[in-house]
Amino acid sequence: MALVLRLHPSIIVLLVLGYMLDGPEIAAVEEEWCSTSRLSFSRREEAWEMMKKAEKGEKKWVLEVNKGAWTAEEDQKLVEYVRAHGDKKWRTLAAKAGLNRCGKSCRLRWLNYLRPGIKRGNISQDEEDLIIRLHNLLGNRWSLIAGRLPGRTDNEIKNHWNTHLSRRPLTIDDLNLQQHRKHEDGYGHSHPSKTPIEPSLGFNSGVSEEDRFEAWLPYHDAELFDAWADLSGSDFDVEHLFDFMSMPG
DNA sequence: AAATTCTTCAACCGCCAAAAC
DNA sequence: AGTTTTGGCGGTTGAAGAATT
Repeated sequence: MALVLRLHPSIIVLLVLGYMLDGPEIAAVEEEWCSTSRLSFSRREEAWEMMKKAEKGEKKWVLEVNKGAWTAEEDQKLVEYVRAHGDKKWRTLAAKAGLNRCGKSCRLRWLNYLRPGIKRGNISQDEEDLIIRLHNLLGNRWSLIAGRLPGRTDNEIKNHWNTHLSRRPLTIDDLNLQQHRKHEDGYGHSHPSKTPIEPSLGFNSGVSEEDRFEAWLPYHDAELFDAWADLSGSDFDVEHLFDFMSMPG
């Protein structure tokens, strides 16, 4: 406790308030603490009142919020709760599931590791090719890139890029050359490597996003792109385009 | 075999926008 | 209409294991 009292006052307030409350309210305090939150003025006043009461001699149990690696038991609790009640309201979900974690931590664990359909293991050559292409096109928009790789998370793709690809001097031209050689060798390759793509356009080349998309897309699905262009009018919207391209025919 | 350095990646942090109040 | 809460994103960290000295 002596150590705690040397912490920043706002953290002490949150801890004390957390001690005094029950259930969802504890979860709320944990969440605010977890996200280094900015307490509203009224909430801060409330917290100070609670702390003064605590100093007068009531209460003394200690609340600790788990951090770091998840245990198998925590995983099980989270999976069971989400299966039964859904994956919304993470703040209260954590408390109701009996998890001593902040809501953000639970959400991240579910989305990146526990939810159904997550593909684990090595990223294939095709997937890697697609990551390089999409990164060339979109930059560090990891969630958008992940949306094109079923079962892969933005975190996983970001990690893969940072550890394997970012330092590799591999350009889109290199990929085209690889594909050309494969084609000459006579062995097939599934999408997205089946078609040549445009020469490399560096992300900071000064070419607009729209120009790069228009250069890139026709090689992938010209008919769909045309249909999308007819429908979407003059507004250029990457997310809209991807949504459209993924719609069942 | 021990110490040190490097690599990987799960988890956290801070910020923002949208939704809810 | 203003404030608070929630969900989501990209950047970063640090523990653990692997590789090297």
